[in-house]
Amino acid sequence: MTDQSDALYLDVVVRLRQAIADGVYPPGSRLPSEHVLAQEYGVSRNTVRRALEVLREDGLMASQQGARRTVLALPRLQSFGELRSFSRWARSIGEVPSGRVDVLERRPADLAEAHALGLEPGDPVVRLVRVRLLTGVPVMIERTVYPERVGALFAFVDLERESICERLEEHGIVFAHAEHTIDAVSADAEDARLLEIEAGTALLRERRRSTDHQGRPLEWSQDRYVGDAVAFTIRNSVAASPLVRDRPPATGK
Amino acid sequence: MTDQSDALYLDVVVRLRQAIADGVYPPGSRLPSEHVLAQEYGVSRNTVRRALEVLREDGLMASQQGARRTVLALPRLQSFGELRSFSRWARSIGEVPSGRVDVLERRPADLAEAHALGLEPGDPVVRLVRVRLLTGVPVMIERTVYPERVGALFAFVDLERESICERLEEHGIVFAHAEHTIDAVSADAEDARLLEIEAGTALLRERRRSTDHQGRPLEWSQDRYVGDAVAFTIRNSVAASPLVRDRPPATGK
DNA sequence: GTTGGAAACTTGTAGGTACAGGTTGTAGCT
DNA sequence: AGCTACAACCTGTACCTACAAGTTTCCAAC
Repeated sequence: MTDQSDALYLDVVVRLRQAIADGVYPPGSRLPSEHVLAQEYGVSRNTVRRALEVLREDGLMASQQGARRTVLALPRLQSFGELRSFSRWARSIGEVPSGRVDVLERRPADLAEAHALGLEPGDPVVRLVRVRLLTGVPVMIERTVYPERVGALFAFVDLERESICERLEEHGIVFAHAEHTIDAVSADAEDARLLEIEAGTALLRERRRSTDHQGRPLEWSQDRYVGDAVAFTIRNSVAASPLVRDRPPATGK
Repeated sequence: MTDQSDALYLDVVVRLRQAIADGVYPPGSRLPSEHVLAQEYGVSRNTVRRALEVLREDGLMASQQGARRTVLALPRLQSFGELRSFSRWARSIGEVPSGRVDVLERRPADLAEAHALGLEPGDPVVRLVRVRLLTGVPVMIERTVYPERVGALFAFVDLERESICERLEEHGIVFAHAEHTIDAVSADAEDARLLEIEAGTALLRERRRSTDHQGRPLEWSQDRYVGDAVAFTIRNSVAASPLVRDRPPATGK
């Protein structure tokens, strides 16, 4: 009944998340104390704390010194995987993902691209422009630049149907970190053509730099979503706050 | 030279962050091992790990079992405080914040408001519409609904000049958690009038539900930012991912 | 009934130990 | 030179103890 993961605290995470989803600890209620949970699951208080830390990062839990923890929300079943991969996300909401390649070229990096990918200007990069569709309806334009060592592997990927990042993982390329910048722009003529909408429509722009475990850049992407097709959600708290309000960087193309 | 915080690991966080900012450990380099850092700072390995965990949550650090930690990025100096409070954020980037109250009324909650604030329809709420300005230029419309116990305290706040959330903290109301949903919309006629822009311009919409430590709703807000005035930035990783891509909720006004 | 304060409880911090499992570098062999 | 195998090293997990600091509960005094 417990899961197959080797880490004990992940077991506890799964079981607690399930208990919350099952209504054992509804939102607004208070969890039993760490001491009690430790006894209940047969682990040490440290291990329970480690598990609760994960739930707190997910925004399910509030904690306050001296008082028992409060359940804030019901768990959602998404992961970094779904964030990284349009395909994975699409499938998780029951839609059929696909892609239409508009541009795929190998060319020397310009200044901005070189800077974003940690290369020298002129180094070869692979540029890919794809329109992404949910069950046939265009919802996003993806304009991405990859360093050559990544782009070279595209020979093995069916770009119209497969998930790049899922396939690259099989070749040892792991998208481990990402920095996202989100703002709003109006659709220009090309956006309008590709997304089959009117020019001037509000689009959600996500600029993203992804790296591997060592921080080596793997992609630099500028995605534009149709406004009413997607939204991004973040939970945060005083204790841990990854979301930042910024002046818009002057990287805009 | 160390800071005034009582928690030892926060001391280590501050000193490590400073060391990274000073170029002692530049991005891409590897940190000394936990053991070495522990000796260096005169604390236990546990305490160092606690500190490194904070830096990892900030996206400054990558870690991989067996290998030393990699520095990913230079630290930025923002906090949840700056995210919660427009005023605090504005001051942190050297601008002068102000506000122009458009609507301030006490009225019964409608269905959506009651649901968002955990009240019964008809319960009294306080609605506030403000235009927020940076050094005199309108950049945001804030449409917020507060439960009465919070709105009642507005008598003590100068809404045109002061930060609500800073003042409320003095009365024991702490904005501890928030859930943000971000998407793009076009400016309608009222948006255009208040922000002094053309109708149809792309706006960044942030819908936010803030709660206190116990998860009791404190505000429900729908903010609209001028597209080129702000952007939101998030860093995430396989290990910890607070950002979620969503279908847009059907809460839209 | 209300209020004040002490006691019990709960989370946060700091330290320790031990071992598992991954990575890195070295030394020696082919 | 290149490859392999091993040793050293490093992070991740799990357990333990002790105390600090905050909250809740409850009882006694007013």
